[in-house]
Amino acid sequence: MTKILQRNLYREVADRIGELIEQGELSPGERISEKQLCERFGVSRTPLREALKVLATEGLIELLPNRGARVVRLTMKNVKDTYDLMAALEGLSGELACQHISDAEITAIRQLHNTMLEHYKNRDLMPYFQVNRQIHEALLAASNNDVLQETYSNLNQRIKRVRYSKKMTERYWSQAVKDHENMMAALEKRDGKLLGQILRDHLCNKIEVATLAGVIETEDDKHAVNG
Amino acid sequence: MTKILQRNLYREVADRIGELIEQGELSPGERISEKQLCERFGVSRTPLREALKVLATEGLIELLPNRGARVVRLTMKNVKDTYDLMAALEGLSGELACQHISDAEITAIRQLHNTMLEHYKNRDLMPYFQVNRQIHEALLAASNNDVLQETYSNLNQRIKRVRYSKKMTERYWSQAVKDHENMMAALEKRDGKLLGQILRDHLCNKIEVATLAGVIETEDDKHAVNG
DNA sequence: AAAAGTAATTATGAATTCAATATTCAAATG
DNA sequence: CATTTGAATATTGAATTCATAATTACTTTT
Repeated sequence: MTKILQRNLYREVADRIGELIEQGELSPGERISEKQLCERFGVSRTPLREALKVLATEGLIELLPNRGARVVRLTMKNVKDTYDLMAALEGLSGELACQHISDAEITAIRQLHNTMLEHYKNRDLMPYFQVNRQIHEALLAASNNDVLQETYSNLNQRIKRVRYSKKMTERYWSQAVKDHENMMAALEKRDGKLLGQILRDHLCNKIEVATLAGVIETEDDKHAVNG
Repeated sequence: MTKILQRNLYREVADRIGELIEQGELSPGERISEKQLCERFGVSRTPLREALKVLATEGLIELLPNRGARVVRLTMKNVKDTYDLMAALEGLSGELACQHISDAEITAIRQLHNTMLEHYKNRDLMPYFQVNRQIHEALLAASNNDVLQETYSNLNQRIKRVRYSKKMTERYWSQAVKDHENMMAALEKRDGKLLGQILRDHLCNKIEVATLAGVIETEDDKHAVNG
């Protein structure tokens, strides 16, 4: 029995606006015009405003009473806080995954891991990131904790637009790969405590934060408005 | 019943509905009548429906397209998943707190801790819970991570209505107190790794889950509806 | 010309209206 | 008598309308 997927207009609109934010078509700090988006999507203000309220709850935009909505301006601290949190969540996912994961699932992750190593050898950064992400997602899935997955997904949404930066120093990269070697070993031993520890400390997060400095908008940007 | 006539009407309404859920006036699985709530709060359907969408995003209710809203039915698994996640978040809060916390803040927490011990000695369960909660909140505040605090708060909202159960076996309780002794020691040494570990493993969570069996609605409740 | 005050315009907040979908309940069928 | 069908009713989804607050443009004053 396949679940009937709900098609709420407001959900559709919220997703579309989320894409616009992710792709940078709506800039941080930029005021969101209701009328403009209504015309763009061909919907009335009611579902659009509902979408804005949902997006505000999800942390992508902020609503100022009687003064409209704007895209949340990500600060370095905000992004760092989010990464710290996501690292903790990944740690939990590793711990739980070891309790539930099947041999077949481990084999699948091992294969992803090997593929990732290939990309590392060839210094194919984007494919590397791609597979890397798949590994972390596989662990999350294996954690068998829906609330965890949902929470992680929401946090990821918030920072998507600044994630996966193109830069990566050789030193950090090799350390990240070493981390992954240790992760695989812990996973294959089903040592949850250890895997959790590795994932929480996984340098990947700090790397990304470190390379983000140039991507994050600073306070004195053109759209800056004090709240 | 005071009428609502404030700005950010939808937020006000969402909070009020949240209270109704927490207090059990709206039962899990019960269908939420828009008209009824509109009359109760003295608002039109527009802000009420916005509130429902926000509450759905926050995970307190669920929306079925064209079939209205209903209070989320908490399952044992769902609650356990949430507790696991909150334990991980508390672990992170402990780790971060050790990096930022001032001597004065530690002293304040030490005092809360001593008060809690008094309540334990006197077997005053509710005051114990109260102070216990304050300690965990103080650590969260000291973590200096807004995203963490917000996320924790949201998860807590979801399970508030089944938390803080009245039962607590002596054995579990004494273990929880021991955990807290170790926590204080780690905190005063500012040993983040250790404090984090203790908080993640803090028996309190498992205790609560264990005592919840009677509180959680089961599948065959009167309001049960298949999805 | 700059500042301040005021009218005009625009955008937002909320109620109402209209349309689409689900639910109810009685009649019909086997 | 149980089940199904379909009209009547109720509820939800979305657009429109009305009200209110904010912004802009335009005077007026110094």
